[in-house]
Amino acid sequence: MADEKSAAAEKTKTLDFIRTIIEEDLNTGKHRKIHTRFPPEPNGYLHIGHAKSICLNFGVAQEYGGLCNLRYDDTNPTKEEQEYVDAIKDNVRWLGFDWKDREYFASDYYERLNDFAEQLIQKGKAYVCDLSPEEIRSYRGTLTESGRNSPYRDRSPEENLDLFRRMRAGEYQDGSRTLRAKIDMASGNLNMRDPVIYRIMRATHHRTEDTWCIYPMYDYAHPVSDSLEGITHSLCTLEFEDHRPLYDWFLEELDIFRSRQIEFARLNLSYTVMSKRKLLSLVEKGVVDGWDDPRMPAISGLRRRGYSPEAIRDFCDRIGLAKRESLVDIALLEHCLREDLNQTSPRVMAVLRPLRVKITDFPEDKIEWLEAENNPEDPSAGSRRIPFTREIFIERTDFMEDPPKKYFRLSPGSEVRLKHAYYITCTNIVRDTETGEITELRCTHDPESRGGWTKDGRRVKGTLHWVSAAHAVPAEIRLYDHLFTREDPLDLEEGEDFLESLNPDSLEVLTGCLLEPELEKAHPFDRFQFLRHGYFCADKDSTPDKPIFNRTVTLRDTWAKIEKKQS
RNA sequence: UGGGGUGUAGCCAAGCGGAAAGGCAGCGGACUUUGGAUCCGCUAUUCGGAGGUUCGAAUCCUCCCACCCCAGCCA
Repeated sequence: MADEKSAAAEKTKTLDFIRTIIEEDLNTGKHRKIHTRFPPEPNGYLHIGHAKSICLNFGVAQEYGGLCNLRYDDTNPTKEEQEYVDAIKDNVRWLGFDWKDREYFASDYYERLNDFAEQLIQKGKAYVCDLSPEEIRSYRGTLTESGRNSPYRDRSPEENLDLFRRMRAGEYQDGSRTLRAKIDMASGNLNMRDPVIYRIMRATHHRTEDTWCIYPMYDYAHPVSDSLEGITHSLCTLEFEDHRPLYDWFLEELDIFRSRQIEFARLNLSYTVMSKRKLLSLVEKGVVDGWDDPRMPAISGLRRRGYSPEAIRDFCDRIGLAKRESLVDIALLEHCLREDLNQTSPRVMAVLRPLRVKITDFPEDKIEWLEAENNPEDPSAGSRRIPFTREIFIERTDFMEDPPKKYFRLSPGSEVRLKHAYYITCTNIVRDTETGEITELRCTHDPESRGGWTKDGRRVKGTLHWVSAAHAVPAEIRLYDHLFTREDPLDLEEGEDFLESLNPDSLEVLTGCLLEPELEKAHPFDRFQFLRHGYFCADKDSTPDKPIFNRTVTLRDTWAKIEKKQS
């Protein structure tokens, strides 16, 4: 019986293709310990697509008792900045991963990379080429036509070595010469048509400053860096598949530790975009507030929105890993979020669109402190006391003068429960004499229903949240929705720009919202469930004087579904 | 006749010759002091298509189709 059960559990546990390879390598003894790396280029902020890679690389290392390095791929000084390396570090740490002292930079290897380049030259496997960028392009050929050999291809190793050293010494103009690998100009794989491995570029590097005027290319620096660090499995995205033969070529020619590159499909999420360039354009065009705008899929944006690292990690575990291009439904991310937040967020009451209610039969000056549980999912979260008074506010949408079928909130003559408090019945509607707008409700309460139930077992289906008028804390609340209206914003019609499907309602700012007094103590990034609304997070700019909350995600709302069907 | 990949439900994704896991979404229902949570059901006679091999194919072979990536001195 127990065996059957564990066998069944075993059966459901399936490995993705990368873990399958890793287990094989461990089982066959190819590697005794696995070693991975997360290799961001410090030229922008991390987003949830990077989180997939981070969780994979660090996760796999953890699972198999190996190590994962944090390595910055900083081979292009014109694009990289210290600010990004700091932000990346913070994000990875926030996600919950630790690289200990193994923080590396490709730029740490510049000297060694240079030595290896000289080795290639000496072996006759690399040469200095004097072709201009335009000429290189034209010599490269096209997708269907093979390329032509550079006229400088057959220089002697001695001449190449001398030229290369002079490149390093700064004797030549930027862009005037390159060091190229000598491979095969007729290869069907363009990456193998004598790729450039060093270029002359006078730019101040964020770490090495001005000590170099030649910089290695990614295709060369990456495999060598991996090899030097003893990376066993170098995991990257699909677009590098064509580069693998070149990756292998360098390690083979240099005869150094053979890291293995394995490619997987990058993450795409519905209703958003993921490329650094496109996200940057949203920031630059002022469509969003910055990289940490709560609508951005950037790690810092998700954090400000109220996402927990646990939810993001769970999501990364659940999306799977494969080689096919996919577009993951953002509903899965939201599901993971709700699942975590449901367990961990203290419940609290907040009225977003207030409607005044007077309990006419409740004593004028009485303040009754009622017990309220903090989290029904977690008894250890304890309880708090909330004040109940004659005048309270409820949600405007929780009252309807002429309710449709199945509406079990407040309406004239109906009885509802105020969460943690009393049953009330609406007896009167007060209107603005000019506009006819409902300005206030008059209700009576059942003193026997204190706490929210009665001994007679009477069924009261509707439960409303509320806040005491005298104690309410005013706040600004920001409601966020998907950034784009189209599932795949990049699935464009002819001549269309991806910005055309921006969701005009991705942000709604509510002011004059009223919170229960407990919330005055909230610190930036604190997370709560606002009862019946959703999960909210104190904004980074929130202060006790001016509380601001961001809606992380709504609660699932079956009433909204019913309403939709009815209309 | 350029090269490299990928095609299993609305979205992800297992499966590796013995006869379609799981998750999300959706739809029913139970329960409920959040129309939340939880629970319990239902949802691919079929695996891009057509042939073939086999007692038996999503899995092997052949051909075809569709989609993605590559012509930076970016990563």
